[in-house]
Amino acid sequence: MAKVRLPQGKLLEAAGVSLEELLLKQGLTGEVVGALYDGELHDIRDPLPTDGEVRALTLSDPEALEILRHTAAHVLAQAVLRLFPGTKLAIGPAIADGFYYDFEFPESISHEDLPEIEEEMKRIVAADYPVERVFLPREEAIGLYRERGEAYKLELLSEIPDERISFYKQGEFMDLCRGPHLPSTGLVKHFKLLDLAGAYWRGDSTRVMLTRIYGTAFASAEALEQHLRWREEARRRDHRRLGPELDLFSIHNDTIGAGLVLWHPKGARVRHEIESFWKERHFAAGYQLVYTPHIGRARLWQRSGHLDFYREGMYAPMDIEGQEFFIKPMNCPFHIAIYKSRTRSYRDLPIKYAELGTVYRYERSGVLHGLLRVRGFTQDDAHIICRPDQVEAEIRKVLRFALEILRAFGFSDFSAHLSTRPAKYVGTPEAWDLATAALRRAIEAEGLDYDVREGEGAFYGPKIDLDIEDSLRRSWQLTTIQFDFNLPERFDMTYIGEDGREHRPYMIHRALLGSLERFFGILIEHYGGAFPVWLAPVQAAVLPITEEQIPYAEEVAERLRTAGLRAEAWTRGGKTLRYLIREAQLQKIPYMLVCGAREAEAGKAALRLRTGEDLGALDLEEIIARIRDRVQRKTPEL
RNA sequence: GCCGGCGUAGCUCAGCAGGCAGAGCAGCGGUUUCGUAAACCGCAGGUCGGAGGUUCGACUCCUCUCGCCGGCUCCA
Repeated sequence: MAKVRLPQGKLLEAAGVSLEELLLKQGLTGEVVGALYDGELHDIRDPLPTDGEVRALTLSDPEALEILRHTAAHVLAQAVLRLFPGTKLAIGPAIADGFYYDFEFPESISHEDLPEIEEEMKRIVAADYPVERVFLPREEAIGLYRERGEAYKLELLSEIPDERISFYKQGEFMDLCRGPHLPSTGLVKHFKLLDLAGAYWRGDSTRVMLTRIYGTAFASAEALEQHLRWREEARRRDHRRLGPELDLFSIHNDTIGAGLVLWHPKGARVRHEIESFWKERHFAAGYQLVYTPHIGRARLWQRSGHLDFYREGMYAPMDIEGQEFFIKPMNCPFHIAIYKSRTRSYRDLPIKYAELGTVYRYERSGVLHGLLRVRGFTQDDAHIICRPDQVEAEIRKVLRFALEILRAFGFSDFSAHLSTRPAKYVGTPEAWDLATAALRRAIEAEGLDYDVREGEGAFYGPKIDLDIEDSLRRSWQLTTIQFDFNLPERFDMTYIGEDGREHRPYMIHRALLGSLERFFGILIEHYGGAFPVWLAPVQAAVLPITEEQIPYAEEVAERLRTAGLRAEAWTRGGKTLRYLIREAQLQKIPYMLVCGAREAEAGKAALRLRTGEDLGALDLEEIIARIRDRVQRKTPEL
């Protein structure tokens, strides 16, 4: 007997029926849209399990969103078939925050067609068609799709082993589908079509390009509104918009090259602060800073294996006095060369080389995206070289270190992924096991949520990836901690052990921020361009009310700069205070020091915060102490 | 790379039935000397992304090309 928990908490016992039948028998209808058991979503028309606990879901359960969106995708497909007869259907799943359906249209459509499709969808919702589940024998299903010329559906069918094929039907529309679905189309009340994009059939660039329509659906109008507001906020915070607006960076495809970033003075100042903090923390954590060249001979990349395994990510060689050189896609071979420059003792380990190393990798033009996907970038790279008995402690340290650094930048929600040994790998299973266990224990010691990606590790070693969640609740993968059993072999890295013999060290690659370019892009969006005081390129703007106060404003700015703060006196003259304040607000400068005749007289400044708060006239020492305090604590407070 | 959309002044955008290319902001010059998110007047600024075609005439229509944006992982 299965125990069925209803939305109001009531428990029912059931056997041999579906949830739908059970509810009908009880005279309970309408509200329940799906079931959750064995950790999976199920259709209310599915037979219930023979035992265990079943949760009946209503639209107000977050788990039911996936069902709602899947049905919304069907409504979309139904509307499209009505408006564009002859359209072929591909797939239409629910995704992270919405749904899509891939179509092959007889003629291409554009954004302008979306409202019309949306209108038709509304009619389908208003008609409130019951959604029925139908099973067809395999042959009949194939016959049906042959007749309609639905090549994509036929291909999908050919991969389904079952003899009874599951279909869902609503009104005149019927689609091959595993489900689950809502009981009727009338429940899809709050949806919106969002985007139109090309998408390869099955994500394979050698196959045809279909037209994908994206949409989203929610259980309530408020939730839909909220989601649309978030999209709008994300658009407003787009680093590609804020970058030029705040004069942080620029990218010039036509003159300089795609995916190559120019850091303007203000962006460079933010980067400098990030780098200074990074270096200081790394020294404190026992890392040694190194610098290595941008190019190296072909034989180096031959030995490292990059030319065999990574060539498509590398730029063409250059000829220097008859020898081939490659621009570096990674820093590791250079760090290894430093390690190998002398004989290492077990007493020397662990050795941790850190470098803000600029690398260049080929990315297809279409995937380049602002600072987030570029061709030239600076990794915050380090290699930890240690003995087997140090692995555990070093992994713990590096994970804890990563979290400490990320927290300083205002990130507090983390999740981890542990990727384990794939089918093809180098190194011994024992080494993999030791490394994987160390990674797992480190994650658990930090109390992080994590999932295990079985077999997803690189061929050369297992790894931990850390995702952070930003202020718009989007997640980004930043930190990666990877074992490497390949390069120490290839370069024959050794140390002399207590026994006087050569041993192979363990090597761990790690990047905490990933790349400075990408991290900067994420930071810009996370803060919406309003950096915390310690990172703000300009911390204080000193604003004279009339030209009379220009000398005083300059003096005030100078005082702040002498105190180690980043202050500018805005002394161009002829501008009203209102104008200057608006400028400073748009530049998202944390502090505005207003200097009028009264302040100049008293040796003070009126402090206005970026939040709009006016703190009135304060002594300069008080202002300096306040700003320094915020810088020192790296707090977002002003 | 591929599909769809978009390229007009440094930025944001208007314009077109095919008939002299426009506005605001920014810049420059001047006037104003101002108390918490845009003072006022003036000046300058353009191969309408590029090339070709149709036409008496193209920013406008057609073809090609370059660039940008959305997407190409989510699996009936």
